Amino acid sequence: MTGTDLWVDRFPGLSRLEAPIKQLLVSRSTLIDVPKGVTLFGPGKSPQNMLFLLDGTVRVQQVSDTGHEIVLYRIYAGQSCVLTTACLLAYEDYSAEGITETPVQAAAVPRDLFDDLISQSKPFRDFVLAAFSKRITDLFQMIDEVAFQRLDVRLADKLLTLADADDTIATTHQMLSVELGTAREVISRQLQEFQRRGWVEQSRGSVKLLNRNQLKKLADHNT
Amino acid sequence: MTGTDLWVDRFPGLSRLEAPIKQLLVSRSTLIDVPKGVTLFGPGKSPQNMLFLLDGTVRVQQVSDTGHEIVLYRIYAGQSCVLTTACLLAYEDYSAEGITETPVQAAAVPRDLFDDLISQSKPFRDFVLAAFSKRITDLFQMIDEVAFQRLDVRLADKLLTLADADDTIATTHQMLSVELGTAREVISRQLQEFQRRGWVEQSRGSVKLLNRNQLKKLADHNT
DNA sequence: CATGTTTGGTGACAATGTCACTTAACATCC
DNA sequence: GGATGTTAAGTGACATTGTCACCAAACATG
Repeated sequence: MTGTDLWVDRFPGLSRLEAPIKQLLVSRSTLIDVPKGVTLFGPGKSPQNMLFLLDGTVRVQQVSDTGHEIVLYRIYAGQSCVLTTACLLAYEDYSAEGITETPVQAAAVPRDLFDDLISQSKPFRDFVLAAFSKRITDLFQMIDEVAFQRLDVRLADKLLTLADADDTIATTHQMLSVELGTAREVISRQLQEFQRRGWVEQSRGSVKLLNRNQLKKLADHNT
Repeated sequence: MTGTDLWVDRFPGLSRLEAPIKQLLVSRSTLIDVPKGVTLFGPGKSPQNMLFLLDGTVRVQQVSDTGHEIVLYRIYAGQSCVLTTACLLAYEDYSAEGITETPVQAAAVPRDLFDDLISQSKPFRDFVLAAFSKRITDLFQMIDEVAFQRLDVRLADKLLTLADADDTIATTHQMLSVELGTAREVISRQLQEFQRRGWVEQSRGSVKLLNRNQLKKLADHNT
């Protein structure tokens, strides 16, 4: 990577970084490539570095002691992972785990560099605090949905979010139930109802959206 | 407040602050007193300062667009409010509101002082980031409970948390339902069941715990 | 093709949420 | 005191969601 192609420039949130800080960040951080399906961090597996995601997505999910699972959020390219930041500083042990959903490229920022950057650069501080802030707001929103939103509404919303350009989702009912923190049978029943209405078409391991408009109407109903 | 009685010394998390930083924090922040029941911040009411709670408690709750409410967490003496921090930096607009549950004394730290402190003092940075971290962990835990924990277990746990030294809670079924993000009728039914078992005694506007052990057994069952 | 595994379907039932009320307790005013 | 209004709590019917114990279909592998 040359001086004219800095990875930091792919981060909208880091655009305001002072030039020397950018250089520092790029020169002292390490680029890593991680295959799909790798657990980046989790209970008993603290990350050694703060991660900036350059490419791919990371799914963060919680495994309950009851055996249930729920997806908390995803980290996309251009975002940093606040959990790695927090773990890095050894503040807490998390019950959540981060798993690569695609092959991932990331910049690993070691702890001492993080300390330097945050003390020297106000834009960097703002970036980090904004990331924490955003996470907390999103979690508020999620609590609201889990507690008060009807499941058909949440499922319609999730289907729209997960669908690709072909309106297709490669997933199982089991995986969808983890997305929403519910049971597989519940997803099966809801999808059957959606299918009965002609909104989706199911086949083993995939769901195809046939009527985005109706799904969107339902998803927006109480948003 | 004199130099030998600094409010910062009441904050365990700020004990490592360098002496000059402590002085700076104390001299440039303002002590404020707020009566009980005041909305410190909320939708359309951004706080002007970062708050350090010296005395009292603040309840942070979310009002859903469906009209439902749920208590997200409380801020106790010795803690800072990460939401005021976030609001202060104007990162986000929150749907949550913070309400004083008792008369509250707090130290208000203006934005420019916050900037100075966080750039100059590593212990201060650690304090702020630890506060954000802790919040996120707690919210993870809360999502887990709302999504997967049985209501009787959650109610038993909440009753134990809210009870004073006399095992009494001055609250209504309505208020308890907001604590857990459920409906009043559901609380009424559960409390009736607890009463039938001889675990609690109800009267208008208050609940008295008669058998902490049994409640604790239920609350711990799946924790 | 035989076999085992993964995925999805089903019915019965329990737990929780919603709605439309009723009843009881308390506060206030005369 | 008693009449009145307000808040708190109780109730039954029903809808939604979660749980359990299965079964059946689709797929993978030898």
